[in-house]
Amino acid sequence: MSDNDVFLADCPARTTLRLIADAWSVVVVYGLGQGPLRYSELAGRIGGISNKVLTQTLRRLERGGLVERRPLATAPPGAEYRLTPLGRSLLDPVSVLARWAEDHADELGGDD
Amino acid sequence: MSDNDVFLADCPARTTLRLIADAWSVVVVYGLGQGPLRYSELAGRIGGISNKVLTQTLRRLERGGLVERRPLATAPPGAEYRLTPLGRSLLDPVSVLARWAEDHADELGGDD
DNA sequence: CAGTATCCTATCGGATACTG
DNA sequence: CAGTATCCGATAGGATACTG
Repeated sequence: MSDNDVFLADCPARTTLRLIADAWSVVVVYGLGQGPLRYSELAGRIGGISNKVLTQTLRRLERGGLVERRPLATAPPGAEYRLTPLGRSLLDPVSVLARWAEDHADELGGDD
Repeated sequence: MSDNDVFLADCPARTTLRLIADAWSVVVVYGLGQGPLRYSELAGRIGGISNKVLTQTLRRLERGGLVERRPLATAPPGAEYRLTPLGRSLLDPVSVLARWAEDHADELGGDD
């Protein structure tokens, strides 16, 4: 009864988990895993995400300190997103999850 | 551009991820990680989850093939939940995530 | 004990259109 | 290009009460 008290009650770990407990956060973090990307590059790489949701997700991750936004002084103007060190620390868990997801994608019933 | 095509577009991995992309699935799976539990034991261990949501989450995981429900022929009647082999395979990613969540809980801004 | 039933709110997520 | 604005529908999630 000692190594399983991580997600008990309202422990901080639960709050932390909630930051990424949605359909897109993990994907976005994973998408930024190889390095900084511009908004449109990120959108293109992810595919199937709406402007609204991508922006929303980025803002949430920004507030959480996982992602950093950098305006680019280019013409036309642009913006770049990158993982913070904290964000990069999430890359490991996310990769493990990604591997699991791809390895077992065929085994589960989505809409039985 | 080759090892990062896991979460691209509508790949199966994304569908898989969606099964557990909510606030409670991970917690429930984690909660069942040490072995089968009765409904009330599970609820007690998790804490702070409503009946409705716990049931909902268990049913979703059941449909996904991650959790198995076993009615108990006891008096008073009960039910037991356990991870399937597939569910147990999720335990690894989930544990990694749990460790990350507890390790970095203090570093992120929840409501800045 | 193990749920189900209701109700209600908040957030998620998609589509479309518009702007600095 | 990189968003914002708006509208809308679908879930998620919480509280409370009730049942086999």
